[in-house]
Amino acid sequence: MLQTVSKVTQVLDLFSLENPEWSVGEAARTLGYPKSSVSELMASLANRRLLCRIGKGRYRLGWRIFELSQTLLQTAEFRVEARRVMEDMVGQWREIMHLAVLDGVQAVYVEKLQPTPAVKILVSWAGARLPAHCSGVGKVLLAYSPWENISANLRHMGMPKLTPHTITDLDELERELERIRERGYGYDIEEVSIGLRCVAAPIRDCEGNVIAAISFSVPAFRFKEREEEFTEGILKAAQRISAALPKHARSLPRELTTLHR
Amino acid sequence: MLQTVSKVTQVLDLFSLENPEWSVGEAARTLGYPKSSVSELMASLANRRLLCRIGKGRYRLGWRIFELSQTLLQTAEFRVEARRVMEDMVGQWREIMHLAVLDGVQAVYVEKLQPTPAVKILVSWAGARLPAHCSGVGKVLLAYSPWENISANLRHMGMPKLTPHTITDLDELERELERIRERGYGYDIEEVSIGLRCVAAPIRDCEGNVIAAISFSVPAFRFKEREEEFTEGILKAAQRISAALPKHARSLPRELTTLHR
DNA sequence: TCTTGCGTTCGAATATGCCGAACGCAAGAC
DNA sequence: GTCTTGCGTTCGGCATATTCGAACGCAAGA
Repeated sequence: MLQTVSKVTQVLDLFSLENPEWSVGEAARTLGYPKSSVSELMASLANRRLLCRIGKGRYRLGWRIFELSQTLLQTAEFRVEARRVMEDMVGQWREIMHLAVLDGVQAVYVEKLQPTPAVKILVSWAGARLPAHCSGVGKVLLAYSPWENISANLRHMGMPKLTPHTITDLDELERELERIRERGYGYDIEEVSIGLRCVAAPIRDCEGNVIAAISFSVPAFRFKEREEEFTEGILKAAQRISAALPKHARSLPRELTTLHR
Repeated sequence: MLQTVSKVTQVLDLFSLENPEWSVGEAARTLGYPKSSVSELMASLANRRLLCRIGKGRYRLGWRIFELSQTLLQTAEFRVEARRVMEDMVGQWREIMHLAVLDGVQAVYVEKLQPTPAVKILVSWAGARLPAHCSGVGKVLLAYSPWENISANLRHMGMPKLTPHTITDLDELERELERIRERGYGYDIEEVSIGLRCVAAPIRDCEGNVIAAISFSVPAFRFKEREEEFTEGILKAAQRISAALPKHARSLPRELTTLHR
């Protein structure tokens, strides 16, 4: 593990929705490095446009980040088709939909579509992260990943309890994932947020590997009324997406080793 | 300039739409570094999820890139309002619209909206780059930037001639930018692509600084017929966006120094 | 089975990033 | 106006993390 790479990511990770701007001093204090080092580091990153300098010693994320992410998205073939179908669906069903991929034990939300008059938001923007063990898409993604890896990672990272319904026991999770594999889809019964239920289904590439998952997120009362319809709907959508994938479509397989440090 | 940061960006920059996957060997040969060094570098980046390992020594861009870019986008306040207005406009006018910001002398396309039955594509995806001196949004952005910087950079980078109408003379460009400032908007008369015209207008923050630009891209024949309408339309849209910006809305000012190496 | 080509591991040489101190600058106190 | 304070940047010697050639292990193909 190269130390500088580690420091680069530590700096990049500082920037968030709450703190989109950082000065050299703040960053140095937060990270616990001497400010001279941080100054050089940030200046270098800005020179390469990974950061953007706004006034003396103040920085934001730079546009090169955005470009890189677009390259990433454009080369994730499954996303294009998924989006087309999901747009259809949202227009018709008027419910929020998400598309997510698995990265470690975190579900990365790649798309978030909602009917035009915004209702309520679960994950407020595509690109957010949620522990995979509690959400619908997350559990579906976990269900089709090697259990040894998952369990090792979860043991290491812990399983935060977001609501009373969140699964926090490894054995129980294993059984839940087994159920998901049997049925071919998964529920989230207010495990992320009270009053919000969800049904999720896997998207498969041409070889049958699960590469992503989509979901409906619906207020609990409405979900109960029309559970079967939502389930059928999401399954059909996932199948349409899977079937429409180009022959050579490949997932962007996730690294399964554990993180250093 | 920290060397490792430079190497990190060199590696990240390898990944493109044409070559979304790289092996250690290919990367090492392309960059001219020993493969052992590149191997360690890429392994480190993958460990921090800036890259994603797909099989022995093969890598893609990692999802952390995507997350970082979402943070960037969400904290660029002008984008949210711009998108709302642009969606309106596209629905009504049924023409392609772009939103771009300036990064150095390149226009980075942050949004691209098109009416539902896709017509023709100029910039195929948000996040693309085009030399600023030839496109409508590009010229508008240049018009409101310090000329000393622009001209120095353009001299250094050159001014590619995309069509016979592309401006490739510095003095002529300076006069064109002057015209744009006088009028308050700019045209692209088939300077990027023959048969495609464009009218662009600047978006200003509360202090009057130009922070972005939007444009209509329209087939030449249709543009000629309704030039004035398009111009008025885009101006009004730009003003609506500017006016709707939150009080504290700030651009993400671009670094104006030249790049090392 | 042998060969070839790949990615990874290893260890010693050294160039590189690190950090404390000094500097320059600007804002605010007195 | 001057002094003080706090900031970011610059500098240079030191120590250590990075580098790179060589050796290794592995898998695919001859």
